[in-house]
Amino acid sequence: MNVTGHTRGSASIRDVAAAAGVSYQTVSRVINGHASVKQSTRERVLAAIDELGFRRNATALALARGRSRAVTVLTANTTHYGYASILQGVEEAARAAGYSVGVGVLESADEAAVTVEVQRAADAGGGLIVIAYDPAGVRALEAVPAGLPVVGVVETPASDPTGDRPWVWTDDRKAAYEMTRHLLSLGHETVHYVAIPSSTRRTSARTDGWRQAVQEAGAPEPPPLQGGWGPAGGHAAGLELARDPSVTAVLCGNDDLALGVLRALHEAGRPVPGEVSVAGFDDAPHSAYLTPSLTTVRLDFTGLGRAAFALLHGVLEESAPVAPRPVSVPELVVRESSGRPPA
Amino acid sequence: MNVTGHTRGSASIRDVAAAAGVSYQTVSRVINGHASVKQSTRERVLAAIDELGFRRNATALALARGRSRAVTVLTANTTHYGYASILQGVEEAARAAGYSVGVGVLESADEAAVTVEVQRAADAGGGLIVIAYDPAGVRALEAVPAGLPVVGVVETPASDPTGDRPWVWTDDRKAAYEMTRHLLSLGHETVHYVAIPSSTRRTSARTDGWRQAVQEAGAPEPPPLQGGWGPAGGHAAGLELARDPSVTAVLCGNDDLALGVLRALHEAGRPVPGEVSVAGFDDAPHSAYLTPSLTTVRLDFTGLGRAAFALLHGVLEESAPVAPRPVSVPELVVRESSGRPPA
DNA sequence: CTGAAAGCGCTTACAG
DNA sequence: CTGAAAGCGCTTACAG
Repeated sequence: MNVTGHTRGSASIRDVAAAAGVSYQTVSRVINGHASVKQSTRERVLAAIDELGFRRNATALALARGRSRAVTVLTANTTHYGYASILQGVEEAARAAGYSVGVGVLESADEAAVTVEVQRAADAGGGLIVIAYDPAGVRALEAVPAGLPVVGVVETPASDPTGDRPWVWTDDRKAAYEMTRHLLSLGHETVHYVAIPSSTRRTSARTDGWRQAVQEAGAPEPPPLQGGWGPAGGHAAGLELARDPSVTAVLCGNDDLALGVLRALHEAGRPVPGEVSVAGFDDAPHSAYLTPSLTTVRLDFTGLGRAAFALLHGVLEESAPVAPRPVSVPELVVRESSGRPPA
Repeated sequence: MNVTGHTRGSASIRDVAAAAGVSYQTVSRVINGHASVKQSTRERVLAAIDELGFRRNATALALARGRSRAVTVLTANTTHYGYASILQGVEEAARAAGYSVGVGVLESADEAAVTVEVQRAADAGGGLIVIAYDPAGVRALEAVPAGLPVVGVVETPASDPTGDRPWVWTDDRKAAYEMTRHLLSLGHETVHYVAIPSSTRRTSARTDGWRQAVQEAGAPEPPPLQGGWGPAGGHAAGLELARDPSVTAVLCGNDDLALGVLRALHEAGRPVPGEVSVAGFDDAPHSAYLTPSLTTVRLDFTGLGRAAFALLHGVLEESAPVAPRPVSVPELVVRESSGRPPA
């Protein structure tokens, strides 16, 4: 269109207006689907839009409207399977709703660092979704200034969230409870637990569920081992458990931990499930292919991400339907790594 | 500040100006660090900014400046370890540079769908980083309109990229070559290959490297098996390979594939590395903890992400230093899954 | 049904 | 060193 031949900045609504022989306000009406536009002029405008390859400038839209169709997800890490899947789910739902999605990584749980990240995310202008499975995330959720639309992806909460700050979660407590009961039902005297870090001062939902099942069964309650998030921590915990001949069943806070425990048990010459049963949490993609394949709990992380977005969407636009309380139900997946205790 | 007591939309530069008793243009000068502001008025403005908790509106900034400090990464999937790590690396570097990062997931490799996604990403207003390891990504890279700043994260290219469309990559071809040579040096007659999908019509860089090493050694060159991306495909390929007693060494296009192969070999009663050696690619976090632990190639994906951002940053701001050709060198990690062939 | 005005919160020349 | 003007590309009342 211009002399140099390249479309710098592409066409604006004024260009379209000129091409269609109308005012740019009318162009605005057309792209916003206002009913009050004569059919013939609408068609002329649409033709001009098409011809010029006009795309409405999102930045100008956001400035004029005072809000942007954007959501940014705050997370401690994008490479952990669960976190990555939640992000994937948010993106799917956001894309379908015409929202853009940003990511902010919480590299440290340090108060000041978290605050800075939350501010940056707030500057993006849209809503926030914070993954609050770890201290950094929990702190971020707390640091979100009042009035900013936010939904938290959290561990099973002790009480229902208050209305203006919705949360989504999967019922981890119930899942841990069920898995522990399953292991107990196999004949194990008790079940040991290797924990992921608690997101708060309180013990985690998974730990709670495990403890409840053990107590209800009147089984001895061994102190949970702290395993961190990755296989290295699971390996260290597994080495410790392997030294105790009374250990016959181990529930782990996630599949990575379970992998480390499996490896430690192997190194210690303790066959799984012959001598020790091991169960994980998450059903990561590789867990079905381990040897032995891992008994675990399947969590619908992408569904969780979609639910988080749906909820936020509802807050952001009154017109959008607010999702019902979005608690998805985890599913037990029994594989080779668990079985009856040794005779 | 206002009657209802809540800070709706927070303070603008006009509010700050009023509080400091200057014009809002002067506030603009202060926040942009212009030298020509009297020390005393600068201090008054700064004090007002602090007091009102002013944060410059990023949307308005972007509109006024005509460009935004934003980068969006286009990727086929956020849950694959490599992809997630690249995203993580981009985010790290972007955050350090004060850029926001968006993600767009390419759910389909369909031409039209890809084009829509690229458009959406372009609408965000900043630069683009596209992960072009798969057909969807490759197509997205091609669909980026001229003039839009973009860098591609690609497989080892056959030729150097042209100047205005920089690429980053790790030297996969060399890595596959080295790993194959390593396996051959152990005494294997040849090395079989289970491939990840090629990103283009051509064969992948990893396949090329493997083939070159096999040919140079004068070893028989078995046809590569197609494994897809995940363990399921590796499992299927592994089952096939297990039936051939002459197979003693298998190189896999990634660690997930290797995991599936390992599992298949186990099911077929073929001990690793006793009868068959297996090697992967990527060094995913779980690979060191498998039993047997996996021999693989370590790739610096987050470094790749950081390099991609650095390059884009250089394109976006002439002031920013342009990174040197960012080819990182993969590293062989020899673990338990590889060894000498059976006697 | 459609145009002219004002404004979103900033920046960038232009004056002085 | 600092203020008044114009503009980034859109939307939202207000007129007619």
